[in-house]
Amino acid sequence: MKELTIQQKKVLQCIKFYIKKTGFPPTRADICRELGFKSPNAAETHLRALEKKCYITIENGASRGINLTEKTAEKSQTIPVIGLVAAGSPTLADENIEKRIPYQESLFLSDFDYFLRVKGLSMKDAGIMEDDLVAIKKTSEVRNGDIVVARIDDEVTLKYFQSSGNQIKLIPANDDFEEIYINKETEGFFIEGKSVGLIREN
Amino acid sequence: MKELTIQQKKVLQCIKFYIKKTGFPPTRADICRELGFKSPNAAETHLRALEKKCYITIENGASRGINLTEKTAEKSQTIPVIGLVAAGSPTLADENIEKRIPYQESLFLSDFDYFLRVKGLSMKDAGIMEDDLVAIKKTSEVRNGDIVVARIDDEVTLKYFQSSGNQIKLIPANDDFEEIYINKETEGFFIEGKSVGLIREN
DNA sequence: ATTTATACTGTATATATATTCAGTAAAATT
DNA sequence: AATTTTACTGAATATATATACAGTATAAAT
Repeated sequence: MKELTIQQKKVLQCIKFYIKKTGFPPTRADICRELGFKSPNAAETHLRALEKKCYITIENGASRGINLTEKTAEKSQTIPVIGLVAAGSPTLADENIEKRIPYQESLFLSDFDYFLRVKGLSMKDAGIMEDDLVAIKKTSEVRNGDIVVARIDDEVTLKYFQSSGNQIKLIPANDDFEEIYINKETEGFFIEGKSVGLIREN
Repeated sequence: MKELTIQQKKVLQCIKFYIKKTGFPPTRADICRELGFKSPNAAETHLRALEKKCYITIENGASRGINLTEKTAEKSQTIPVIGLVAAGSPTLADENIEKRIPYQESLFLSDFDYFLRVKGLSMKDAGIMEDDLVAIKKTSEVRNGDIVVARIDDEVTLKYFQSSGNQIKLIPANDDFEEIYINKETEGFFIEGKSVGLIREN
């Protein structure tokens, strides 16, 4: 899929926003109004560019005949699934994304940024099993009892969070695993986010 | 929400179908073509009736200015959540529906019919906790090892399924609970469906 | 060095589209 | 029994809209 220019991205965003707001696509004039163009032909040429690059299709002759292509509609409504590898931080870089899952608001009570694919059984007693997808909200503001994604250097784990003063305890939900004690200020220690939900695909 | 007539339902379905197919709403003429009307006024009056009954909104003057109202768009893309009450079968009747959850295909590997809100911890060791939502596919074709929704008279439970001959074992995933033995032919015994996924809202 | 793509303004226009008006007729409601 | 709602046909029309044409100018690709 060919890359878009900055202006083309703006136009595409404008179309998505307009559809979300009104339920139907914009006219050339609507796009001009939203983006400050003074000629409908400005919108027209951008639309034809987006069509050529396969981000939209245009039904000729039809009013508001703009249709977001599958790929376009998909990317704006999907959440990446990232593998929880023992070593290495879960980043949203393309090479870490296992797949994408359709998403709507209100799937969980809080919004979230990505799914983490769970490896191992260290949180078994919290009902988190191997291969479950844990919905993670990126934040460092966590409370005692939260299930958090913690990173120590290159090691990433999912554990219960418990802090008192500068001392932090990372507690597994499985007797076969050990608690981890660490100082808040330790170099290379980060709280990446916290769990706000879970999906099991069976 | 006021009830629709048969014709009005047809028109609403036609609008939904058209949007799904093309990405934008139909014109009056489009609706006539789809439903065989010979006058655009037939579509117009139906649209105004749908608007009056709050199934759609119409932006006056705009072409294709039809917008499905929240309730309308919602119902066609949501899955009911049903409470797993100890007594009583989980039916899809309105009074049993706790709420509705947005849905897309491919959320799980298999399609499913409703969510069951789990009460109790009888499936704890399978990672199914209190208040989890288990995605249920309505079927009586289940295999050994499947997690099934079984009904014995008015009692509904979620258990592992194990059969040999006419003998069926319903096995909890928690040592504090007892296995249930039952004969396939027992009056009042049914397999309502099986689990194909799980959502935890935290 | 030449062509192509990007990024617009400005004008014009055929037609796609919403919408009104005039009817007819049956069914449902009051 | 009278009124409203439903369910259309058929014709007319103002306007909303896509789209072509004529320019200008800069950046990128061949």
